[in-house]
Amino acid sequence: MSKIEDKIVIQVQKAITELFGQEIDSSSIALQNTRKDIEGDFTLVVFSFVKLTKKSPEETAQLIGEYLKKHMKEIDSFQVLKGFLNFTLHHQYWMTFLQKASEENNYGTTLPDESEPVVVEYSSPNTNKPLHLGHIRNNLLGYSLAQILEASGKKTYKVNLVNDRGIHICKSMLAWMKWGNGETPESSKKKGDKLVGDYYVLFETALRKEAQALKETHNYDDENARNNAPLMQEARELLRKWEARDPDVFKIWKTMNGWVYRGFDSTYQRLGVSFDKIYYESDTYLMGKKIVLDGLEKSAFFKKEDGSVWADLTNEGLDEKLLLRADGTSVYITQDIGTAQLRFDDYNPGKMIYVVGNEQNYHFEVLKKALKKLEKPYTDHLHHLSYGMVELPQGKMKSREGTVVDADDLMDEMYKTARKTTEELGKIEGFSEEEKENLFHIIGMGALKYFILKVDPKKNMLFNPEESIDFNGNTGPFIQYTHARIRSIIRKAEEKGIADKNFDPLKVVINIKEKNLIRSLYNFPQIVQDAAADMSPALIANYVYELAKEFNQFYHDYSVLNEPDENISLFRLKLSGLTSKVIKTAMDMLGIEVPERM
RNA sequence: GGUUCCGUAGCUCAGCUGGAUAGAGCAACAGCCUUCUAAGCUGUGGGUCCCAGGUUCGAAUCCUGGCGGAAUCACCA
Repeated sequence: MSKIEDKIVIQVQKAITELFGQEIDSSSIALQNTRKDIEGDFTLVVFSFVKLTKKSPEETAQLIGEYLKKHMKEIDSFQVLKGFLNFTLHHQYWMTFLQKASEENNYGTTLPDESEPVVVEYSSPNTNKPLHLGHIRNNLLGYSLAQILEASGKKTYKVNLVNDRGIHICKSMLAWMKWGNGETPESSKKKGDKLVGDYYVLFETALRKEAQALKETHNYDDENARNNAPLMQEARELLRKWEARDPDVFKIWKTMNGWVYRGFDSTYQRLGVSFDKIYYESDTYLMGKKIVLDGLEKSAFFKKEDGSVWADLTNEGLDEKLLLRADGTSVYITQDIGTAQLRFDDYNPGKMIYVVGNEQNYHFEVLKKALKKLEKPYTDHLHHLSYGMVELPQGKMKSREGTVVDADDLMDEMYKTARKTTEELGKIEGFSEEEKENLFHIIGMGALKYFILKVDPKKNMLFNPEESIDFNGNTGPFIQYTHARIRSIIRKAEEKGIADKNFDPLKVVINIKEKNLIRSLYNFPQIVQDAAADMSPALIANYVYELAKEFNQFYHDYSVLNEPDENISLFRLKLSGLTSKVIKTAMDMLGIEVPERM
């Protein structure tokens, strides 16, 4: 469906040429939706043309308005107000739009184009800590972004990069070896990621104690004390053994990581996120090493006296960056260089998006510049979706102060709140236990997901665990409820056998609420494109809220099935049906399910 | 200190590729269920859009400089 806005813009261009003898670039034509409190569908801002037309804004607007009305059959009328030119399209135009959009399978979305796929990396957990609220934002953003990109017409692959190697992993392993007595998730009835996380905490606690003692006996500073503590030495030894593929160490590493993955899987499943491929740093860092050494050979990088390898980025306004340690072992960025290459080889993507917190902005700058030094063809394909931190009322989450909001706990809370609220409202008679549980899950997760996704990704956001997430107003359940309401109407229409009957547009007199709804529905495809371009699920969230609000206003003022005029009733049914479809499609892009009843 | 991001109603957030009188939700107060689901709808109050300059016919939006907050500047990840 070609957009009417594009047609108007072309006609405005012609009008200016014919009426005023001036050429104008289409990009300088500001055509926007007319404000709701003013009559009209589209508004042309004419102020910028006044220099060319040498006439007053009002006169210019009047002339262009007359020209367009004459040359475009879709335009019914226009009015000039304070130098703004407001067009109203023909009734028939909107009726046709409603009918056509209703027939589409997935109105608003575009079938994915395989030619230049997009790879979205998100989640990227460490295997020594359970997932918390910060990871939830990451996972929801990543999953939603991938859905949006796919809906906007890009084949999209979701990938995860698991940080499963390094000194931190050795810490939990060491603690478990020393004090675990062979404890397993089965023996302790703990989730695997929680169990391993507990040993990490145990290690850190013991290390702090040792370091404190050293500070007193040897007068070390904090850093020296930590580095010289026997536990730290042992952890390093373990890392050396791991890198040397010591069979015993490797076996424990595999076992413990296996526990963590099973724990993560259950959290991911509950969150409703998934991946097309999982990369492991324990694999990708080898590729990274190789590329860095190749770069060294080609003089893209340089070696210092101690044998360490560096990238000199001082000409790019950055600093020197270590890529390989003197002993040949790799650092964080080494594996990212390798991962980028592997990903490029796997998918040949037009875009590689990294959903990673803004605390790593500098890292991604360095990564891009380093890849540029290597003259990698995919350098410019990298995009960092840098999102803000989730803060608590007391500030950042700190594991030491026990203020970390655990992902599983939070989902439990949401479920309980959803159950309590739903049971109090008492609308679920006739639901089976299974249906009830599913509904509580859908509503609880809907509230949580919407709460997080409605905020602009790049901004820090505040989460107050004391004031539990609302179910009224600008929330997920409000939108879910609107969907359920519409579905209820449609079920009744199906019982009456009128659900698919068409209406006669000529006999429909449209009211303002209906008009607002149609206009909002019309905007949907553009919103999807904007959200994809801006990498912002918040645009979808805010759009679908507006749409739901508009429907509720319409629903309050007018009846669909009890409307005596059958033709108007059928029209409203179509309008409601399309609204429910758009709500479902949009919510799907946010990873939020919508219930048939609630 | 350098760099990047943020600063809009009591609180949480929209609006930011410049356009008409700056919007929602929550909280407060006042209404609306014999009619398709009241998790809804309607109304009232609530603002130096951090400050100061600049660009422009027009600035919450763009530029410069302050102020305030966050992140980062590792041989951690």
